[in-house]
Amino acid sequence: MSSPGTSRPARGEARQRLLDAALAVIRAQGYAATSVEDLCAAAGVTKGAFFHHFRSKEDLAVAAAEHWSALTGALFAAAPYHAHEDPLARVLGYVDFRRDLIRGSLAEFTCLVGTMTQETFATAPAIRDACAASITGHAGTLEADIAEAMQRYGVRGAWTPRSLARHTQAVLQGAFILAKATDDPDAARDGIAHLRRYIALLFGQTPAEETLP
Amino acid sequence: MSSPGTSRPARGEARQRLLDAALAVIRAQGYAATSVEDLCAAAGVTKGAFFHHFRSKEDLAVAAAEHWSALTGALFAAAPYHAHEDPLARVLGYVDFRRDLIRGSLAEFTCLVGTMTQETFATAPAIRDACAASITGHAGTLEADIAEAMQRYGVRGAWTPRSLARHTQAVLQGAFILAKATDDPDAARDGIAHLRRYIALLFGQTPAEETLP
DNA sequence: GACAAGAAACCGACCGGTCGGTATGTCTCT
DNA sequence: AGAGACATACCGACCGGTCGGTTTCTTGTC
Repeated sequence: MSSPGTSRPARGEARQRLLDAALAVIRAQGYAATSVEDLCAAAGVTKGAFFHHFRSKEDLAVAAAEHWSALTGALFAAAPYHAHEDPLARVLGYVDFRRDLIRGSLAEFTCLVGTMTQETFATAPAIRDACAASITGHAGTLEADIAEAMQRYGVRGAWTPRSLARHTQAVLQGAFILAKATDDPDAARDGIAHLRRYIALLFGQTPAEETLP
Repeated sequence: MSSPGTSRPARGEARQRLLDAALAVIRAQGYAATSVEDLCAAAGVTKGAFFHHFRSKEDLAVAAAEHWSALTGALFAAAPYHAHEDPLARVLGYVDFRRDLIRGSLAEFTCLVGTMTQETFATAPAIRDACAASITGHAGTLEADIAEAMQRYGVRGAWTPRSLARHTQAVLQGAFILAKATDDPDAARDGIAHLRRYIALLFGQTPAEETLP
């Protein structure tokens, strides 16, 4: 009973709690609309703790983007799609994995760094760069599989593994915006279905759903 | 010399100037980070004028989204791609037109309502709905051409004209986010190139760039 | 293992400035 | 004269950030 859950957190947890709170609150409200006190209240810590661990609100945003990268990096590194022998199956498995991650509320499954990018790209370069590193770094985990699939399937075109990898992230980000605008997670699933179809077509596959009887 | 440009605007212009300023400032800074006084300064009007024409900051955001819809609606209605006889050429012409609109700074060619959606989807339903109407309304202008192209080219699949039309908007929105994150308009062009390739593949075309010698 | 001493973690009152919004007055046009 | 279109002064709430202080952990010494 040394760590009583929602009441006062144990010593040493404040930084972690603030970062976790930042993911949830900023995804729901946006960066600019989230006050330092909002974060403190959500984390159950005081303002003193906040500015002990972070020099400024902007500093926290950068740390939150890095925290996001670490969390999502671990999630995808442990995902089952890596087990496929066929590199194209790994790429399509990634897309399916992203589709299956769409659960719960919009703020729960959408992307922190995509949200923060829109708000800070012109005004807070440090945050923007941290967001860019998160997105491109994650895209980078797809490049090797795409390159290998291109080789195995003898595909070449006016696009590179890097370009396609980054495009997957663009489609996901855009799908999230549509879902937010229409307040409907299915809009995100639709976008991901189109992405999957595109990749299958690029590699000469006919999507299973479209084989006619 | 009754309307001396940057100095005091003529009477009757305040509302229009505020809406135009909102497009520029909110696209650059985001909605929450833009204060009413920022808007007034950019428009060259006083706070009194602002609250004479708009009941609240949120009210202005809704009006700005509608203003955005009207402006972009006129721009696309007058665009040359409608002249093609082939409906697929009209659809691909739309995509090319979007590509050619990428000029100038990021804030100049990216989408107001995509930005505002991210910030307000969970906190300001009125703004979100105005943004959704702008996006889905614009997507709607593509549906008829897509449907006609499907018929002419005998294409059927597990997707509808509406789904593909909305997907084009999602890809564009996502491409803008990538461009903002990497501070590089070419990231947006890359995303649009992938979108064009996807549509071509859906309709059984081999993109010109990929025909091998 | 007792204990002093420093460092790190945390607390919460407080500050100057900014925010969205209001109240009221003035100008202009009909 | 009346109404719409502003302009100006102002308000209370809130914001990011500071600061002096307290508690808790760690470390060195004997």
